[in-house]
Amino acid sequence: MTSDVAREPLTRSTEDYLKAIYRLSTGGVAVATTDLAELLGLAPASVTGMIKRLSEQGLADHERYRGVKLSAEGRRIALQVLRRHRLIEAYLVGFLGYTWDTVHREAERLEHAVSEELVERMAHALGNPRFDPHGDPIPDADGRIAEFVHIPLADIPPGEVVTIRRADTRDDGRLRFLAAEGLVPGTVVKVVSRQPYHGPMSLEVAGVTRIVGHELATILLCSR
Amino acid sequence: MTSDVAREPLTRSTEDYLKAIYRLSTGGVAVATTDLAELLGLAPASVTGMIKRLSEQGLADHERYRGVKLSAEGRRIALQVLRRHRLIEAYLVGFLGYTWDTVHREAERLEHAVSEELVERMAHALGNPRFDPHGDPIPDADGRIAEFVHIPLADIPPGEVVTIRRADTRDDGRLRFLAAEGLVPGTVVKVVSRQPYHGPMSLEVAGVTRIVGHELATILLCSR
DNA sequence: CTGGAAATTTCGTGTGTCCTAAATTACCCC
DNA sequence: GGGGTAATTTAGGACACACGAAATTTCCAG
Repeated sequence: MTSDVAREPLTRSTEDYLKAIYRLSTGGVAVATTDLAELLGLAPASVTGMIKRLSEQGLADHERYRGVKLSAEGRRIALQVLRRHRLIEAYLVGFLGYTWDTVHREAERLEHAVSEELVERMAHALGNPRFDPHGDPIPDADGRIAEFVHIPLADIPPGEVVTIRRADTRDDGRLRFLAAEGLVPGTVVKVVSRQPYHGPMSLEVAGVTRIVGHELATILLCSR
Repeated sequence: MTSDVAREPLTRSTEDYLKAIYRLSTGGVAVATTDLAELLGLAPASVTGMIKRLSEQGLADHERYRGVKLSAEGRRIALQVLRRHRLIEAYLVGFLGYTWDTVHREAERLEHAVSEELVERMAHALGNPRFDPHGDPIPDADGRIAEFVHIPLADIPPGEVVTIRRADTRDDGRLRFLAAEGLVPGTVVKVVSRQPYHGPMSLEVAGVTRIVGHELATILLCSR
């Protein structure tokens, strides 16, 4: 069960910061103020101030000039927000005709407004999905999240056959393009050839040959 | 069409104030600070301050010591928020298993977060309903709202047959009770008898006799 | 038409979040 | 290992919104 301590409601900003810190702290590394500022679109000075407040609330640990990490509690909340976000995306695509390139913005607004109950109702309506439309894993109600080691398509040598698992971008244009090329999670592709120096690669997708540039091939994460 | 002027986003509070002023200003009458404060659960002093800001933004007209009215623009926004709120309620009841006594709180949170697009998608999924689960009319996308003159059930003389149109409360307990008694919008009831001095009234509902107290009979609005 | 209660506004404050400019610290290179 | 650059924090300020206490205005009752 998720913790049931009566907590005063967190602000929208607080949730955004925690989510952002979670995103940037791969492998328990401390997150740099500047990176956070850039991701959130804020001035570094503002981030410093907010981080101080998060630390005082026990949601993060801040070492001056050294970066922030989430506390256990902060992490719990970040995962809860992530769960909301991804379930909202899945619901909007599944039931309201959104496409994977348009859901992100909407989910970003809603994730701070939906109640726990609504989230669980959406999850139920979807059959408790484990992945969102981009292939990102959805944390369960207790904050457990599946961690996968996926390989960028760009790193797959010719001859191999892999399955696309995630599209690691929220950019509408790129997502639309990928969908149009049929390169979505679940698709099986065979790498035919690969040019050096960040050149394009040639794929076989559902019997059709497709050429993909290096940038997009980096964004597409696969498993064998 | 709704106005398409690029406007900077309004705050949650602003929307709440406009909605509250709209609700209290029946017949174009100026709304009293105190009433607004009570409805919003705020101190009167806070309301005065906010009203000043609304006036400066051109969303309301404030005459010192005399109350507020909405400007045309303010009313447009209030109706837009109302549309969002009521469509959200209808959607949650129609598609996510909410009941009419539980939707209000959820809609209250969501109405400030949903995009125009999501609202219209929900409306479409519902078949562009004209009423929410409580029987309140939903403004259309252009801000037009149907105005009905409904009569409180309590004012219907014995012998008459009327149709329940709205339940004018958001209180969960009362709503649950009414639903359990089968007294929901659309139900046809015959007034059998009525006691004086705010006493109970006796009804015939779907062949069954039911007694309803004066308070609930005031809340239920009907048409003949 | 006046006294006083009720309604309303003003005033001074606090919190949360943001900003820019200036000061400080970390770090890396020669 | 000293200096410069990049990263970070501090300082000072702004805005939106809330509060309580005190001042002001309205308005009714007699």
